[in-house]
Amino acid sequence: MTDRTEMSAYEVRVFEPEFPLNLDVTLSCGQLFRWKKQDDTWQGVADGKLITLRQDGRQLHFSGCSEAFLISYLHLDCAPEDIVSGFCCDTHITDAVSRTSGLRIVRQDPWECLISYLCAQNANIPFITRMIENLCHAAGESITAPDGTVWYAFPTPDALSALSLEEKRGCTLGYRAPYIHKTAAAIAVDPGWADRIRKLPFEEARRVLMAYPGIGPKVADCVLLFGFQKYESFPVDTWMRMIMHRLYGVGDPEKSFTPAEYDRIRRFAQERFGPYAGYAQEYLFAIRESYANGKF
DNA sequence: GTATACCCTGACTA
DNA sequence: ATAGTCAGGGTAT
Repeated sequence: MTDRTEMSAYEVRVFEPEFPLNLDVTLSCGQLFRWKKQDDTWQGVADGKLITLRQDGRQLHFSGCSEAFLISYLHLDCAPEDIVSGFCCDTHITDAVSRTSGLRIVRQDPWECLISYLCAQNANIPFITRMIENLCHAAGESITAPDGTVWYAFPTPDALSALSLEEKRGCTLGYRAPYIHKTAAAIAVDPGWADRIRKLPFEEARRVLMAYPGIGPKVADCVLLFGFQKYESFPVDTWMRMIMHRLYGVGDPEKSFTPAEYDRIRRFAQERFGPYAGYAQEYLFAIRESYANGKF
């Protein structure tokens, strides 16, 4: 703490984003697993750094990163009208948007995103959060906050692939451990993997992702949406199955969830909502409980 | 194309 | 209290 730059990195600054933002909804809607809210301040590690965020009306108080990073990370570099006009097409969506306005799809690091959603298969949000915390603790760089609290960065591909399969199992990954083991090993020796995928058109990028062990349609679609900003991606989980059936009569949640059924639902959504179908998905997902309760 | 068993953990019920 | 059931994606057959 004698280093002045270390201290100034945690200095709290303020800026007013050009476009509206709902920070609470954005950080708690289930797209991210590493942000915690204490009192009115969010803390999390992104880009290898400990960052704090607090929203006060239109102002964003922040420390640990640059303003430019936040504008990119929180997708604050484009107007909400431009996004909404790219998927909004009926009263269901208009209603969902008005109930959760200011929701942003965060630009996640592709590597962290891929491993996180590999953890996410067959798990709920608290469980996923635990698995990722365990991985960070086991293989991530430690970061000491000014108050002495120790945080951990998300492990690099090298650090994660250096962790043995047994150590990974110790992170409560369960049967996901071998998937993560193999995929991390493949990526650690292939630094260009993300740039290649980024340049591919949607369906091809999807096929490439699904070739990694443990990555099926749902995980691939999440990584394309949250890690690669392919906003036409429309991940379908059991919630979206229920919602799409209730709102549009597509698919049948009573029947078994076959790959063909998955494709039917996501293709319907991509055609109906268009190039920002993924944003429609997030808005619907954010108020999923109300559809389950029949309140919509 | 589709059905089924299996992987693992946590939450819930009996 | 402990056993049983179920949810939740991906894979192999």
